[in-house]
Amino acid sequence: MRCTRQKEKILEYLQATTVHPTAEQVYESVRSSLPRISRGTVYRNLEKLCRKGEAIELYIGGRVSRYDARTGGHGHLCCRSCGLVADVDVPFDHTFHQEVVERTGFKVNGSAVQFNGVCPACQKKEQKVKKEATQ
Amino acid sequence: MRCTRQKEKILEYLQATTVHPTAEQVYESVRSSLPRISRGTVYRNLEKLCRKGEAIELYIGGRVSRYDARTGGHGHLCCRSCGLVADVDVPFDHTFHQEVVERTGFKVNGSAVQFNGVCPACQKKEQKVKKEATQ
DNA sequence: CTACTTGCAAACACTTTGCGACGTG
DNA sequence: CACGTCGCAAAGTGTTTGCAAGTAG
Repeated sequence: MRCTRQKEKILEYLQATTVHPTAEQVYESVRSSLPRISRGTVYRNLEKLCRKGEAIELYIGGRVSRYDARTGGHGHLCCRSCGLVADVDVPFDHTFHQEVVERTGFKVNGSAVQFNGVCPACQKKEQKVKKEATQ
Repeated sequence: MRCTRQKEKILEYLQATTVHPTAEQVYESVRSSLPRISRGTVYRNLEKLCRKGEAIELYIGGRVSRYDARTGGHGHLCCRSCGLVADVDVPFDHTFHQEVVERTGFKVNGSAVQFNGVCPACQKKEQKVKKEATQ
């Protein structure tokens, strides 16, 4: 894999942030130092970084993928209302990977524990319009 | 929630299948008994069923959401190459929800353990073009 | 030098939404 | 018979891709 300025900046940003950015957020952020970078380049490089294991793609909370350079064993709490993603420690043994590999033949690159729910702030908002939740 | 023919058929299909269908697959399938149903209706009803807890939306393997009427505690293995989703039993204690609720204030609707990897069939295919994986 | 990578713009794929008609409770 | 739901089509949103020009090794 060739080392370009674009790729460096993207990884640098991913490693520095804790917000589980979307591709769009990565694009906006990297653009401050590389104004002419394009979305295509961001998407292409994110994919390459994930294939190399330098980042992971999180499929949480719907349409948008999020990226994280910390591949350690923590779970993600996702608010289905505002899209907020918070980290949470979970008592999940990630060495369980090996057992899954033996049982299924899959090559396992990573695992993730995800909680879908509603964050405290959005719970308050929903109480005001709770009619919708029971319709 | 009003009970319409469309909604009934969608839930019926979800409960009968084990393939974690995408919205498109639900649409194609329900269309055999309700030929004039539209995608909009499928999407709207899937959302309502999820809000009522009669189905869950799985965010696995990328762009497309998948749906499952079995909300029990099992994990999902997803092939990043062909999109196959397989079930796998996991030693994850789902009563851990309560602890998360207390610690974070989130209202937790469900949790899921996901494994991202490559299925046996795609591993064979990739060996033939493995140059790409190391570029 | 050569082949991978970039920026751009157009194409794609999936999902959501506005509207008038329909049908359930 | 009122109001939620439907079918349709158009619009949105996020992502991928073809191409010519640029650049790392």
